[in-house]
Amino acid sequence: MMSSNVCFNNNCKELVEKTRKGWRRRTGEFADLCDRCGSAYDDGKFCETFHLNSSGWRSCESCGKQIHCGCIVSFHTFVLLDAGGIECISCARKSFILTPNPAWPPPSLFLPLQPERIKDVNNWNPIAGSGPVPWRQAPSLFNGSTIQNELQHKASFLEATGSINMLSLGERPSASSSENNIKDSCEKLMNGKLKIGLPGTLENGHAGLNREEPPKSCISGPRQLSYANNDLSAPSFCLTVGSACKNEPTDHSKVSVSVPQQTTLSTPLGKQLGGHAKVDCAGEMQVRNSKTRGDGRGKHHLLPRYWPRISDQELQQLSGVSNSVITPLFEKMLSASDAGRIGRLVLPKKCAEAYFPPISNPEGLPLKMQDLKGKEWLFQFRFWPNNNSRMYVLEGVTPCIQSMQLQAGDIVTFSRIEPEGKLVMGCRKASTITADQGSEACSSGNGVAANGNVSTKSTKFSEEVPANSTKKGFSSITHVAAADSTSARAETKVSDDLVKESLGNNRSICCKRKGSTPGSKSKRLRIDNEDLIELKVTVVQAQGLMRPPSSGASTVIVIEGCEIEEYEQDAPIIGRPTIPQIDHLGEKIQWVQCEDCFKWRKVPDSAVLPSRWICSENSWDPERSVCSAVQELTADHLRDLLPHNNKASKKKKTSKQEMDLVEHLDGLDALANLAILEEGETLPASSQATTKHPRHRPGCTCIVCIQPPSGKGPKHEQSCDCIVCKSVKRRFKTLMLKREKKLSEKEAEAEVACQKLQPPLAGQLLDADDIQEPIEDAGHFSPQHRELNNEGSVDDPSYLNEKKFSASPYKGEIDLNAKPERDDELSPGSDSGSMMRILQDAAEQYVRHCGNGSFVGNQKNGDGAGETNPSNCVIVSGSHQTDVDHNRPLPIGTAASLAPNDQ
DNA sequence: CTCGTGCATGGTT
DNA sequence: CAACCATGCACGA
Repeated sequence: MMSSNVCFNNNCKELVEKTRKGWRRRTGEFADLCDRCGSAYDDGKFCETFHLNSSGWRSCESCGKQIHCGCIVSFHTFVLLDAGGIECISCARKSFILTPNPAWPPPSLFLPLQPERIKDVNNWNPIAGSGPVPWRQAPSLFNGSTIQNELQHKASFLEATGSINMLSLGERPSASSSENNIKDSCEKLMNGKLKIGLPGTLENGHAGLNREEPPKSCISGPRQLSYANNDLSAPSFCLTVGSACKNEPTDHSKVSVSVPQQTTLSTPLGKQLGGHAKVDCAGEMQVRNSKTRGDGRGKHHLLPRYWPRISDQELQQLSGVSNSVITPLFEKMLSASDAGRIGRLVLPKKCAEAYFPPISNPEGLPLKMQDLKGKEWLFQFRFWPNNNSRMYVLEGVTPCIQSMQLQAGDIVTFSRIEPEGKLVMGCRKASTITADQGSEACSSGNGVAANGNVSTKSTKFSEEVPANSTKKGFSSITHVAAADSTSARAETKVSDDLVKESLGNNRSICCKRKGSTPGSKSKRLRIDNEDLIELKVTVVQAQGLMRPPSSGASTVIVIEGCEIEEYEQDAPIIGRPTIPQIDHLGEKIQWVQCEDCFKWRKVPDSAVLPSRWICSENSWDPERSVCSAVQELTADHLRDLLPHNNKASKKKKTSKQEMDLVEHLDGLDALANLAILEEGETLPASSQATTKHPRHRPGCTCIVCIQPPSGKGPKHEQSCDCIVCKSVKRRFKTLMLKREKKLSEKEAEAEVACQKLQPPLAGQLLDADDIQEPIEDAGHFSPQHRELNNEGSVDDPSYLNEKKFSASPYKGEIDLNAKPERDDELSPGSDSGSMMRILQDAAEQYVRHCGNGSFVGNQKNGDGAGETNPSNCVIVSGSHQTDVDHNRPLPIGTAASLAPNDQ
């Protein structure tokens, strides 16, 4: 531009009328050359012609050919070797090292050779699989404009720092150009806390570690130079830990990070995945090659949680292994599945695609990986088709994970050893994350080598999870993440925080992970049995203090088997804990302890007491409205009633309570039994039940898992007002509400289905899958139906069992495989409908007893009833089927509406 | 009956 | 809303 009429070649400056296009400048424009220069450029002899006396000439490591590595013109003609040195593009092709110089702009952008280059890259893909891992993505595929900006940023940056490896190499401003979004990436990196060293990178102008190092060190690892490129989303960066750097001090400073590299989806990857168009964060289009573009995965930024946060110590360790440049690729917190016995480690898709060899066959290919000890492991890197996408997994990792003593929640890191291109797997124990600000944790973690350390830490871990871990070794640490609904989010949040944090300490991440669930995304709360129990107890206790507000309605949600009452309208009243009992007259009462004198007073069951209650408030028994009054309860009696602090006692107490209340099994009974989870006695059972239900883990106390076998467990009388029963009632209300809602929504459809299916249904007892069930169910709630049921089954405990569980091998036992949350997925063989049926029947019966339909109406919404599936709710119970006559006639809509009203 | 495999599901992001 | 991915789970060995 500036010299449209002057040859861009400084050594020429010839005035020309018509210029020829030369290399692409950082501005995006092409250098205008005179004929002579243009020809030289086209012939690939520009540097030989004009830069012979310039610095930057190097020899191809393979053929010895002299290549000018010092200017943009020849940028595309060589490749930086992982081990150092360069190789001319021809040799590089032969050796399949086609990865473009990462640090440099894609040659394609600068030279006419682009096509070739691109071709190479493309070709590389197939090869990549078997060859070196293509982890260094080809230079960015950005278009000129972007590049230019990038370049400029970079250039300036680099120049400022003056220490970046690239610079050291030479003079290639262009190098900077290749990095796109550096800024962006830097930010990310920084955020991601690549404190390690982010070479200071671009953002702050510090070359980070590199700065301190002699330029040559930088040079030692060509790889280092490579940073940049594509989407910076991936915070990978090259650390020069090798010879040059390795001897340096251990802290971050010592590790030289060449540059954060983004891995992105290099061509190969992109291609293979087919995916998304790639526009990197900067919005730059990758122009590199059609394939890449085609695939384009536009958002390829690796999620922050996968950003490698390797400490220098870790790096050192790694470097120690190979004595070379280490490029952290990514890391991943082991999920329960990953650490499980299955031996499959799910790889983040983008990471897999970006750093592992491209694979087109689901079979994948064997991938060698080395641990910090230098031990080699062979995994199968493969993928499964999944939702039009792929799920990448590393199979056969169990031995390795075990050797590293990793468990769910721990982090495995993947790095690459530059010279060899070997993949290295390191690790960090979750338990160390917190404490170790230092790198010890990491080191130990990384260190597989540091088994000792690891074990120590892991020990702690295992202490927490004795049982599980013992057997499974790396079982899914159910305990780890305890109830963290937070953990999952915590993670996310942490990430953000981390991002904000400066790079100081990688460990920060540790904090985040600590106690987090395995799997940053863990959606399911995992909790150890004991913890679960504790938590549950705590919750139960807390709930025991709650009394419904005047508005009454509460929504019960179940979390990990623990029912949590939600009061949406009015805050619940926190009442004083009491001990319910049925007195000799058969009346329900509750015992409450005076806060002043500690004597126990009897109050009506309906009494809602304030958290602080004293004898003077005993308006029900004037005689005992003073502390001086004698306690009615005898010591023995009290002993029996008193809840104990320990779980066992609690169970005892509760069960006793329950037993005291037992009368006969009726509808409420069924409901109550379903909700028995709150009773300690069921806790033990939960484990057992869990074993039958894959979806529930040991310790799961959800209503499904805790359901005791028929005939077992405490029974509740219809009028029982114990906490359990109340919960059940509330749940039932919610259930009804949801059901009603659901029914309404499907009314039309249901009706049609109903008519179609009715005939067959009559003969079927239980078919959870049957579409008609909803209808039936609806009918179930018709007044008549209820009547009928009432007589037929209310008083007959066996009714529920025999009819409702007819499909189950265990009477009264709920199929743990049931998926209450799923409407249409109940499998024919599944007993999933059982619980619903039980609930329904019980509810029905209960309703009859209660004789009021208000509760349904009270439920503001059914969403709160977490565990029950609306649709499932609709499922007709076997009993109903017998009453088909009554039910069937009712249109769903009617039925639905009737249900609530009826009650 | 257990285990491994491959795919499906659905919660999260 | 779609992609991701942790986990479920059917099926075969």
